Amino acid sequence: MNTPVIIWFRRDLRLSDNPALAAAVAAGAPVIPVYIDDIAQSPPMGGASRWWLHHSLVALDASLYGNLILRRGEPKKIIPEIMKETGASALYLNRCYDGYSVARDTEIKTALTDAGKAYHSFNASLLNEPWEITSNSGGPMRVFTPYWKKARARDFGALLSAPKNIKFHKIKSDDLADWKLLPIKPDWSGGLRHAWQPGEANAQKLTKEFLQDDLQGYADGRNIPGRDHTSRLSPHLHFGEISPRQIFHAVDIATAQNHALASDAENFRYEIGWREFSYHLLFHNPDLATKPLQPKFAQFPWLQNKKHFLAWRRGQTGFPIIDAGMRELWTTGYMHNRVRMIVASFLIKNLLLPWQKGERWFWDTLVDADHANNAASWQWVAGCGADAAPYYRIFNPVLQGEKFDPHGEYVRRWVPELADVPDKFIHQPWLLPQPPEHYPAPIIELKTSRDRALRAYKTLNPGDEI
DNA sequence: TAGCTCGTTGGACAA
DNA sequence: TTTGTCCAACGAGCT
Repeated sequence: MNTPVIIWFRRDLRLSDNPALAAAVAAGAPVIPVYIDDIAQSPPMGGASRWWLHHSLVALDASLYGNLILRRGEPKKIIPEIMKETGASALYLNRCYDGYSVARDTEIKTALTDAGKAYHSFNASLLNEPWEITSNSGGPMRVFTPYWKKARARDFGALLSAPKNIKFHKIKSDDLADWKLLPIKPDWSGGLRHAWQPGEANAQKLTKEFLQDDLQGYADGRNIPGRDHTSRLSPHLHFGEISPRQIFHAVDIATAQNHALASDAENFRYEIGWREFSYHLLFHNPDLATKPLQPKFAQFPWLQNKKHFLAWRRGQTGFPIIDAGMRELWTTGYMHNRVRMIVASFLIKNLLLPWQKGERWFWDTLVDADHANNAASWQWVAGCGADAAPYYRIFNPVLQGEKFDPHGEYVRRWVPELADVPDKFIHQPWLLPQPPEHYPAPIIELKTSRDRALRAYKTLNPGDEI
């Protein structure tokens, strides 16, 4: 059998622990590695993600010795075209779990099967398939803790090493530069270049460094945005430059060598667990990014306020921790997790703007923009998601700042106008006798906006007095 | 089955 | 300054 086979890369831009690639190579036929810029992808990839994708594809192509084939268009047309062109007999791929991708892949599977071609799909992105974890009655789960208890107890299996001596079948490829994934006019990617090094090798290196230097003390350190104590693996995980199984194995090795790390390690695994849970929710609720899981939220009295929304996006709200976070996002394509919750709570509860607007902004600006994580997390903060976070849980940006950034390290880094403000006023500079000239006054009053949010949330429960 | 327990990340206020 | 208590929906998940 010498007809080639196609391996279609999507969210699995790596060679190691890649089941579809391993199976394709094991089939013994020449391999055609393909990446398709899917012009019908919905929602389309955001700007920061496109920047990352460009560099990740460069890295993948290099590790394939320049044999990665790039095509742009609709996969349901391109895959059959390549099969016709090359006589390829089979398609290998790793699964995606968002609504658009599931529908697209199902259509392709049916078409190929009807045409007598083979379709082989695998799991490369998750510890568990979203349908493998069910409640005792067999349905999807909607509360994290029992979900993770079940998911965590399963055996994730051994890792696959990167295939060696791959035989390639070479065909014509697009030029990556023609895809224009990188911003040119203006080139806003300087901060991204400074902050990130996409690619499988860098994902491995970052994991190693994190486990060596930052796993100890992670449980507390991860909440301090001024300190570099998070793994920063999220974009690598999103693009599949590393698998959660690889991360789990690496963590297991680190804790076996040093038992003192056990509790920090479990805390870190927990975060991977949230990613798994988000995929579980998205798979069972394809509209997760737009439609509140709790139907009563369709009635919620959201406001419209273009000025507020603009101030939030630009980091000009007058609340230092919010502005620091939004500027970190704009500059680096990333925001510290603790700060993500604070800025989201502020948009939703203090400004009363619809959570979907924040979700879309994050989608566009994050290098780790992930359909499942992003949608599930915004719904969680809004309180319309799967779990029952009490509506009266409203983050106070001043108190959060004082608690998690007591010396304003994080604020000073991202809001230079406040660099010289003493610690005591760093989270409420408006109390200074002479507030900094070039920093805006607060766009909203905290107490009144909090009360307004409580009243708005109470309208969802008609039994309660307002 | 019906009842019980529990829920990632907090804030306001009183003592 | 710190610590404790209240807030108190409601539905998932378990027994």
